[in-house]
Amino acid sequence: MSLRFALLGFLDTAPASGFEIAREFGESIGWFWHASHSQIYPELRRLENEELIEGVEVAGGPGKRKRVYSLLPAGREQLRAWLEEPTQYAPVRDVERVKLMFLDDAPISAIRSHLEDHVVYYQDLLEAYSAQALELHAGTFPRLVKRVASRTSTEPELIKGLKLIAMQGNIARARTEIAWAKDALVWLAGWEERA
Amino acid sequence: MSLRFALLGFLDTAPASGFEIAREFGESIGWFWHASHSQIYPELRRLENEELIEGVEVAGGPGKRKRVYSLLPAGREQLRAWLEEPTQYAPVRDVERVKLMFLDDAPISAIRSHLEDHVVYYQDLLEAYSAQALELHAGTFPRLVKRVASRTSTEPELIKGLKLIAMQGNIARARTEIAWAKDALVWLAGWEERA
DNA sequence: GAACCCATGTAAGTTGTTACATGATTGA
DNA sequence: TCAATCATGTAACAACTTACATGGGTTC
Repeated sequence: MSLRFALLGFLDTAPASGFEIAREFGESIGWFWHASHSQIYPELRRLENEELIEGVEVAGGPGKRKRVYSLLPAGREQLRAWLEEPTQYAPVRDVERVKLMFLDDAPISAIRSHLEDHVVYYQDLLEAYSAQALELHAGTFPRLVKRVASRTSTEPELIKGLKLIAMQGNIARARTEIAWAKDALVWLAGWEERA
Repeated sequence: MSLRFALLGFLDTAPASGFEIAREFGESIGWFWHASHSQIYPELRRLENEELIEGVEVAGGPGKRKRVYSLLPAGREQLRAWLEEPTQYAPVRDVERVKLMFLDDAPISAIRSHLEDHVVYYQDLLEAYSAQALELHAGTFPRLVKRVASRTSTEPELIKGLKLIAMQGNIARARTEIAWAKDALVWLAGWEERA
């Protein structure tokens, strides 16, 4: 149910084509909500049929047409209602931890390599997040610039602040995962020595 | 793809019926992998058809029959292979952060109440996790006792250690979310004063 | 000529949710 | 008798993934 609202939220900042949206949902926005183009194109059509957004055919790259969608008042209203209602937290599904729980029969090296992968995975994420946070701070983050421009009545500092806070949440989470996995590796090394 | 392995892992500790599994996947194990009975029953049948597990009809509560499943060698082998292969990290889908990103037009009170809900939600989780961690430490956690009993060749300290580490990961994550939301609330209060 | 970016779709399959359906026993 | 616990299922739908499909333009 959330993809449609992520799309409405995205279009609330600036009109965009399915392709542009798909690119961002695989990257920057995708750090909060990932989706692939095969899910996005049909959903945009549905939103258009429900008259929550409006699509217009426009010249794209040389020789191409693209369909640029913008938010309609009905869409803005549905977005607003969804934003303000309490969050439905998704049930936990945590593959790495499940593996760890059952990995006690495996060679220690397998356990270690899982934890090392965990560190690498979150270190990569942390780098990306940190770069984004810097851009947000500097005010050069493209979607931030667009969003500030799109609403004159809302204070830019609030817009920027909320995006920074969201990003700092991701940063904190990544740091926590890294620290956790490193602690676990230390414990594992100690356990190997004793054994 | 992971539910089947979560089930195999669960059955690797001790045989269980669909109902018992469903109960745990809605609670204790569910803190790592949640699933509902309507997903579990058919999946168990599939695993049985593939001869990865074996089900036996047994007397349940008074007047009832239940089907108790146990892991077969082929299932144990598939589990082992899955456990050792690198984790496929699930793409991020984070409703709360998405909401925050787009909430800059909403009344401040709406932002605050989201963050307060976030604190409450993770504080509840933290309490549950902490209680489980204590039980794991004390060695009274039922599934830990069963698992230690089920494998004589693996050191109990490793079994316990890995479960504790997994649980501590959840604890650390919950603490991080709480601290993050509280920081955000402080920032929001400061912002309101300035405005 | 091959590889790559733009641009948009469909189809088949898997996974997960919500609701419906049944029925026996126990305890308040 | 009403609610709760045990016990197992199905059906309809929603969400998501992977692969297939197409085609123009640019760059090396």
